[in-house]
Amino acid sequence: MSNVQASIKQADQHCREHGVRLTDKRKQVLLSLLQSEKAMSAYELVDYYKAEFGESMPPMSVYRILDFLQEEHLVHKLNSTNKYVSCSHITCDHDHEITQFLICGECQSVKEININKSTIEALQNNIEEAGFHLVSPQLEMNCLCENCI
Amino acid sequence: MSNVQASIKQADQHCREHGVRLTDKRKQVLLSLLQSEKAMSAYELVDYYKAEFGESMPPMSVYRILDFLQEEHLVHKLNSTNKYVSCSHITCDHDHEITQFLICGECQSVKEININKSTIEALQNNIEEAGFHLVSPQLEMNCLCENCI
DNA sequence: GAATGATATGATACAACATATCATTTTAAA
DNA sequence: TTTAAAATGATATGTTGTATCATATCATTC
Repeated sequence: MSNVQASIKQADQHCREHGVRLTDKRKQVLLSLLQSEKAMSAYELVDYYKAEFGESMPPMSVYRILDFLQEEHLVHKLNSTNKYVSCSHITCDHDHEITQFLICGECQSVKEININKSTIEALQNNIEEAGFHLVSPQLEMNCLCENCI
Repeated sequence: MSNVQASIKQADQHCREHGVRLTDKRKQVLLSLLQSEKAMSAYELVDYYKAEFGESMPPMSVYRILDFLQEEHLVHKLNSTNKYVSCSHITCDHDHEITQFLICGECQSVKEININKSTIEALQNNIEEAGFHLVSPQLEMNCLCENCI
Protein backbone atom coordinates (compact mmCIF):
# COMPACT_ATOMS: atom_id res chain seq x y z
CA MET A 1 0.00 0.00 0.00
CA SER A 2 1.32 3.44 -0.87
CA ASN A 3 2.13 5.95 1.82
CA VAL A 4 -0.77 8.03 0.69
CA GLN A 5 -3.21 5.15 0.91
CA ALA A 6 -1.86 4.18 4.31
CA SER A 7 -2.37 7.72 5.53
CA ILE A 8 -5.93 7.83 4.25
CA LYS A 9 -6.69 4.55 5.91
CA GLN A 10 -5.19 5.70 9.17
CA ALA A 11 -7.06 9.00 8.98
CA ASP A 12 -10.28 7.11 8.43
CA GLN A 13 -9.56 4.92 11.43
CA HIS A 14 -8.73 7.98 13.52
CA CYS A 15 -12.02 9.65 12.63
CA ARG A 16 -14.05 6.57 13.45
CA GLU A 17 -12.43 6.39 16.84
CA HIS A 18 -13.24 10.05 17.47
CA GLY A 19 -16.85 9.69 16.46
CA VAL A 20 -16.56 11.92 13.41
CA ARG A 21 -16.85 11.10 9.74
CA LEU A 22 -14.20 11.26 7.06
CA THR A 23 -16.65 11.80 4.23
CA ASP A 24 -15.74 11.38 0.56
CA LYS A 25 -15.20 15.10 0.07
CA ARG A 26 -13.05 15.34 3.18
CA LYS A 27 -11.10 12.30 2.07
CA GLN A 28 -10.56 13.82 -1.35
CA VAL A 29 -9.29 17.10 0.05
CA LEU A 30 -6.91 15.27 2.36
CA LEU A 31 -5.86 13.08 -0.55
CA SER A 32 -5.12 16.18 -2.60
CA LEU A 33 -2.80 17.52 0.05
CA LEU A 34 -1.13 14.15 0.51
CA GLN A 35 -0.61 13.63 -3.21
CA SER A 36 0.65 17.11 -4.00
CA GLU A 37 3.29 16.79 -1.28
CA LYS A 38 3.38 20.51 -0.71
CA ALA A 39 1.53 23.33 0.94
CA MET A 40 -1.44 24.67 -1.00
CA SER A 41 -3.79 27.58 -0.47
CA ALA A 42 -7.51 26.93 -0.21
CA TYR A 43 -8.03 28.30 -3.70
CA GLU A 44 -5.19 26.21 -5.10
CA LEU A 45 -7.01 23.24 -3.58
CA VAL A 46 -10.19 24.30 -5.35
CA ASP A 47 -8.30 24.14 -8.66
CA TYR A 48 -6.49 20.92 -7.77
CA TYR A 49 -9.75 19.29 -6.78
CA LYS A 50 -11.38 20.32 -10.02
CA ALA A 51 -8.47 18.98 -12.07
CA GLU A 52 -8.19 15.77 -10.08
CA PHE A 53 -11.82 14.83 -9.54
CA GLY A 54 -13.54 16.52 -12.44
CA GLU A 55 -16.11 18.33 -10.38
CA SER A 56 -15.76 21.65 -8.65
CA MET A 57 -15.98 22.29 -4.95
CA PRO A 58 -16.89 25.77 -3.74
CA PRO A 59 -14.18 27.58 -1.77
CA MET A 60 -16.48 27.74 1.23
CA SER A 61 -16.59 23.94 1.34
CA VAL A 62 -12.85 23.68 1.02
CA TYR A 63 -12.41 26.03 3.97
CA ARG A 64 -14.90 24.08 6.04
CA ILE A 65 -13.24 20.83 5.23
CA LEU A 66 -9.82 22.27 6.02
CA ASP A 67 -11.18 23.41 9.38
CA PHE A 68 -12.44 19.93 10.05
CA LEU A 69 -9.15 18.34 9.05
CA GLN A 70 -7.24 20.75 11.25
CA GLU A 71 -9.44 19.96 14.23
CA GLU A 72 -8.65 16.31 13.70
CA HIS A 73 -4.94 17.16 13.40
CA LEU A 74 -4.79 15.71 9.93
CA VAL A 75 -3.86 19.02 8.36
CA HIS A 76 -1.91 22.05 9.54
CA LYS A 77 -2.31 25.65 8.53
CA LEU A 78 0.87 27.58 7.85
CA ASN A 79 0.10 31.08 9.07
CA SER A 80 3.07 32.69 7.44
CA THR A 81 2.00 31.69 3.95
CA ASN A 82 -1.75 31.13 4.28
CA LYS A 83 -1.35 27.62 3.00
CA TYR A 84 -2.34 24.21 4.24
CA VAL A 85 -0.33 21.03 4.45
CA SER A 86 -1.15 17.48 5.43
CA CYS A 87 0.22 16.36 8.75
CA SER A 88 3.25 14.18 8.23
CA HIS A 89 2.48 12.14 11.31
CA ILE A 90 -0.86 10.72 10.28
CA THR A 91 0.50 7.20 10.26
CA CYS A 92 2.30 7.59 13.58
CA ASP A 93 0.49 6.25 16.58
CA HIS A 94 2.07 8.71 19.03
CA ASP A 95 0.79 12.22 19.49
CA HIS A 96 3.33 14.76 18.34
CA GLU A 97 3.57 17.55 20.88
CA ILE A 98 5.34 20.36 19.16
CA THR A 99 5.25 21.05 15.46
CA GLN A 100 7.90 23.02 13.68
CA PHE A 101 7.71 23.59 9.98
CA LEU A 102 10.49 24.05 7.50
CA ILE A 103 8.90 25.66 4.48
CA CYS A 104 10.70 25.75 1.15
CA GLY A 105 10.08 29.21 -0.23
CA GLU A 106 10.76 27.92 -3.72
CA CYS A 107 8.70 24.75 -4.19
CA GLN A 108 6.43 24.97 -1.12
CA SER A 109 7.48 21.58 0.13
CA VAL A 110 7.22 21.34 3.88
CA LYS A 111 9.10 19.30 6.40
CA GLU A 112 7.69 18.85 9.85
CA ILE A 113 10.47 18.41 12.35
CA ASN A 114 10.84 17.98 16.04
CA ILE A 115 13.14 20.45 17.67
CA ASN A 116 15.14 19.17 20.63
CA LYS A 117 13.21 19.55 23.82
CA SER A 118 16.16 21.41 25.32
CA THR A 119 16.18 23.91 22.49
CA ILE A 120 12.49 24.55 22.95
CA GLU A 121 13.02 24.99 26.66
CA ALA A 122 15.81 27.47 26.05
CA LEU A 123 13.51 29.36 23.76
CA GLN A 124 10.75 29.28 26.31
CA ASN A 125 13.12 30.65 28.96
CA ASN A 126 14.02 33.55 26.69
CA ILE A 127 10.33 34.25 26.28
CA GLU A 128 9.49 34.12 29.98
CA GLU A 129 12.39 36.45 30.74
CA ALA A 130 10.80 38.92 28.38
CA GLY A 131 7.59 38.72 30.39
CA PHE A 132 5.62 36.90 27.75
CA HIS A 133 3.99 33.52 27.88
CA LEU A 134 4.18 31.17 24.92
CA VAL A 135 0.74 30.03 23.80
CA SER A 136 1.49 27.92 20.79
CA PRO A 137 5.01 26.93 19.88
CA GLN A 138 4.31 26.42 16.20
CA LEU A 139 7.39 27.74 14.46
CA GLU A 140 7.40 28.29 10.73
CA MET A 141 10.77 28.77 9.21
CA ASN A 142 11.44 30.20 5.82
CA CYS A 143 13.89 27.78 4.20
CA LEU A 144 15.06 26.22 0.98
CA CYS A 145 14.84 22.45 0.59
CA GLU A 146 17.60 20.21 -0.71
CA ASN A 147 16.34 20.35 -4.26
CA CYS A 148 15.96 24.09 -4.36
CA ILE A 149 19.23 25.15 -2.75
CA MET B 1 12.32 64.13 24.49
CA SER B 2 9.84 61.25 24.43
CA ASN B 3 10.87 57.84 23.20
CA VAL B 4 8.67 58.32 20.19
CA GLN B 5 10.22 61.64 19.30
CA ALA B 6 13.70 60.21 19.78
CA SER B 7 12.86 57.37 17.45
CA ILE B 8 11.52 59.70 14.79
CA LYS B 9 14.61 61.84 15.03
CA GLN B 10 16.88 58.83 14.77
CA ALA B 11 14.88 57.47 11.84
CA ASP B 12 15.21 60.80 10.09
CA GLN B 13 18.96 60.78 10.69
CA HIS B 14 19.20 57.21 9.42
CA CYS B 15 17.37 58.08 6.21
CA ARG B 16 19.55 61.10 5.54
CA GLU B 17 22.65 58.94 5.91
CA HIS B 18 21.21 56.42 3.48
CA GLY B 19 20.31 59.01 0.90
CA VAL B 20 16.58 58.48 1.16
CA ARG B 21 13.89 60.79 2.45
CA LEU B 22 11.66 60.37 5.46
CA THR B 23 8.83 62.45 4.04
CA ASP B 24 5.99 63.81 6.14
CA LYS B 25 3.66 60.98 5.18
CA ARG B 26 6.28 58.36 5.91
CA LYS B 27 7.05 60.05 9.19
CA GLN B 28 3.36 60.07 10.09
CA VAL B 29 2.92 56.38 9.30
CA LEU B 30 5.97 55.51 11.38
CA LEU B 31 4.70 57.79 14.13
CA SER B 32 1.38 55.96 14.07
CA LEU B 33 3.07 52.63 14.62
CA LEU B 34 5.31 54.05 17.34
CA GLN B 35 2.44 55.71 19.18
CA SER B 36 0.03 52.81 18.98
CA GLU B 37 2.65 50.52 20.51
CA LYS B 38 1.20 47.51 18.81
CA ALA B 39 1.05 45.71 15.53
CA MET B 40 -1.49 47.07 13.05
CA SER B 41 -2.70 45.96 9.66
CA ALA B 42 -2.33 48.29 6.71
CA TYR B 43 -6.03 49.04 6.80
CA GLU B 44 -5.97 49.66 10.52
CA LEU B 45 -3.23 52.17 9.77
CA VAL B 46 -5.46 53.82 7.19
CA ASP B 47 -8.08 54.32 9.91
CA TYR B 48 -5.56 55.36 12.53
CA TYR B 49 -4.03 57.88 10.15
CA LYS B 50 -7.42 59.34 9.36
CA ALA B 51 -8.30 59.65 13.04
CA GLU B 52 -4.92 61.03 14.02
CA PHE B 53 -4.16 63.41 11.18
CA GLY B 54 -7.61 64.30 9.92
CA GLU B 55 -6.94 63.45 6.30
CA SER B 56 -7.21 60.09 4.67
CA MET B 57 -4.42 58.17 3.03
CA PRO B 58 -5.23 55.58 0.38
CA PRO B 59 -4.34 51.97 1.27
CA MET B 60 -2.00 51.82 -1.70
CA SER B 61 0.07 54.63 -0.21
CA VAL B 62 0.13 52.98 3.18
CA TYR B 63 1.45 49.78 1.61
CA ARG B 64 4.08 51.65 -0.32
CA ILE B 65 5.18 53.55 2.73
CA LEU B 66 5.29 50.34 4.76
CA ASP B 67 7.49 48.81 2.06
CA PHE B 68 9.80 51.77 2.27
CA LEU B 69 9.97 51.64 6.05
CA GLN B 70 10.69 47.92 5.93
CA GLU B 71 13.52 48.44 3.48
CA GLU B 72 15.02 50.93 5.86
CA HIS B 73 14.53 48.48 8.73
CA LEU B 74 12.33 50.92 10.59
CA VAL B 75 9.31 48.63 10.47
CA HIS B 76 8.83 44.85 10.46
CA LYS B 77 6.08 42.85 8.89
CA LEU B 78 4.68 40.01 10.98
CA ASN B 79 3.87 37.33 8.45
CA SER B 80 1.81 35.25 10.80
CA THR B 81 -0.71 38.01 11.43
CA ASN B 82 -0.34 40.25 8.39
CA LYS B 83 0.39 43.18 10.61
CA TYR B 84 3.17 45.71 10.83
CA VAL B 85 5.12 46.91 13.83
CA SER B 86 7.77 49.56 14.35
CA CYS B 87 11.25 48.26 14.94
CA SER B 88 12.11 48.49 18.60
CA HIS B 89 15.76 49.13 17.84
CA ILE B 90 15.43 52.37 15.94
CA THR B 91 17.32 54.27 18.61
CA CYS B 92 20.04 51.64 18.92
CA ASP B 93 23.19 52.33 17.00
CA HIS B 94 24.10 48.67 16.54
CA ASP B 95 22.61 46.54 13.82
CA HIS B 96 20.44 43.81 15.25
CA GLU B 97 21.18 40.55 13.51
CA ILE B 98 18.33 38.26 14.30
CA THR B 99 14.82 39.33 15.08
CA GLN B 100 12.39 37.21 17.02
CA PHE B 101 8.94 38.45 17.80
CA LEU B 102 6.72 37.68 20.72
CA ILE B 103 3.23 38.61 19.66
CA CYS B 104 0.45 38.99 22.19
CA GLY B 105 -2.58 37.37 20.63
CA GLU B 106 -4.83 39.43 22.87
CA CYS B 107 -3.68 43.05 22.60
CA GLN B 108 -1.30 42.78 19.63
CA SER B 109 1.60 44.20 21.56
CA VAL B 110 4.89 42.92 20.26
CA LYS B 111 8.22 42.38 21.94
CA GLU B 112 11.32 42.01 19.83
CA ILE B 113 13.82 39.79 21.58
CA ASN B 114 17.21 38.35 20.93
CA ILE B 115 17.39 34.62 21.28
CA ASN B 116 20.67 33.21 22.59
CA LYS B 117 23.06 32.58 19.78
CA SER B 118 23.49 29.02 21.01
CA THR B 119 19.75 28.40 20.83
CA ILE B 120 19.62 29.68 17.29
CA GLU B 121 22.56 27.47 16.37
CA ALA B 122 20.86 24.45 17.88
CA LEU B 123 17.80 25.27 15.83
CA GLN B 124 19.88 25.69 12.72
CA ASN B 125 21.50 22.30 13.30
CA ASN B 126 18.10 20.68 13.55
CA ILE B 127 17.20 22.29 10.26
CA GLU B 128 20.35 21.27 8.43
CA GLU B 129 19.91 17.69 9.66
CA ALA B 130 16.52 17.73 7.99
CA GLY B 131 18.18 18.71 4.72
CA PHE B 132 16.79 22.22 4.67
CA HIS B 133 18.59 25.52 4.68
CA LEU B 134 17.35 28.40 6.77
CA VAL B 135 16.81 31.53 4.69
CA SER B 136 15.43 33.96 7.20
CA PRO B 137 15.44 33.24 10.90
CA GLN B 138 12.53 35.54 11.73
CA LEU B 139 10.56 33.65 14.34
CA GLU B 140 7.11 34.82 15.29
CA MET B 141 5.71 33.33 18.44
CA ASN B 142 2.11 33.36 19.46
CA CYS B 143 2.14 34.52 23.08
CA LEU B 144 0.30 36.43 25.76
CA CYS B 145 1.93 39.48 27.30
CA GLU B 146 2.15 40.21 31.02
CA ASN B 147 -1.00 42.29 31.00
CA CYS B 148 -3.07 39.76 29.11
CA ILE B 149 -2.07 36.59 30.91
C1' DG C 1 13.21 80.93 -11.74
C1' DA C 2 11.50 77.79 -15.58
C1' DA C 3 12.37 73.22 -17.71
C1' DT C 4 13.42 68.59 -16.77
C1' DG C 5 13.79 64.19 -14.64
C1' DA C 6 13.35 61.54 -10.47
C1' DT C 7 10.78 60.41 -6.52
C1' DA C 8 6.49 60.18 -4.02
C1' DT C 9 1.61 59.95 -3.71
C1' DG C 10 -3.26 59.41 -5.44
C1' DA C 11 -6.97 56.87 -7.78
C1' DT C 12 -8.97 52.90 -9.59
C1' DA C 13 -9.39 48.26 -10.43
C1' DC C 14 -8.77 43.79 -9.28
C1' DA C 15 -6.51 39.43 -7.30
C1' DA C 16 -6.07 36.36 -3.36
C1' DC C 17 -7.50 34.84 1.08
C1' DA C 18 -11.38 34.23 4.23
C1' DT C 19 -16.02 34.38 6.66
C1' DA C 20 -21.21 35.08 7.30
C1' DT C 21 -25.51 33.36 6.26
C1' DC C 22 -29.17 30.96 4.43
C1' DA C 23 -30.59 26.96 1.40
C1' DT C 24 -30.28 22.23 0.16
C1' DT C 25 -28.71 17.54 0.53
C1' DT C 26 -27.13 13.59 2.95
C1' DT C 27 -26.80 10.73 6.95
C1' DA C 28 -28.11 8.53 11.29
C1' DA C 29 -31.40 7.35 14.39
C1' DA C 30 -36.05 7.03 16.29
C1' DT D 1 -40.44 6.66 7.05
C1' DT D 2 -40.22 10.60 9.53
C1' DT D 3 -37.15 13.56 11.77
C1' DA D 4 -33.13 15.83 13.57
C1' DA D 5 -28.39 16.51 12.92
C1' DA D 6 -24.52 16.92 10.06
C1' DA D 7 -22.49 18.12 5.71
C1' DT D 8 -22.37 20.65 1.60
C1' DG D 9 -23.83 24.30 -1.81
C1' DA D 10 -24.73 29.07 -3.19
C1' DT D 11 -24.26 33.83 -2.68
C1' DA D 12 -22.58 37.84 -0.80
C1' DT D 13 -19.21 40.32 1.43
C1' DG D 14 -15.07 41.34 4.31
C1' DT D 15 -9.94 41.56 4.52
C1' DT D 16 -5.31 41.74 2.73
C1' DG D 17 -2.50 42.96 -0.99
C1' DT D 18 -0.86 44.20 -5.92
C1' DA D 19 -0.99 46.23 -10.75
C1' DT D 20 -1.22 50.20 -13.28
C1' DC D 21 -1.72 54.64 -14.77
C1' DA D 22 -2.25 59.55 -13.33
C1' DT D 23 -0.78 63.43 -10.68
C1' DA D 24 1.98 66.00 -7.47
C1' DT D 25 6.24 67.19 -5.28
C1' DC D 26 11.16 67.70 -5.04
C1' DA D 27 15.93 68.51 -6.78
C1' DT D 28 18.93 69.87 -10.33
C1' DT D 29 20.57 72.22 -14.24
C1' DC D 30 20.23 75.61 -17.55
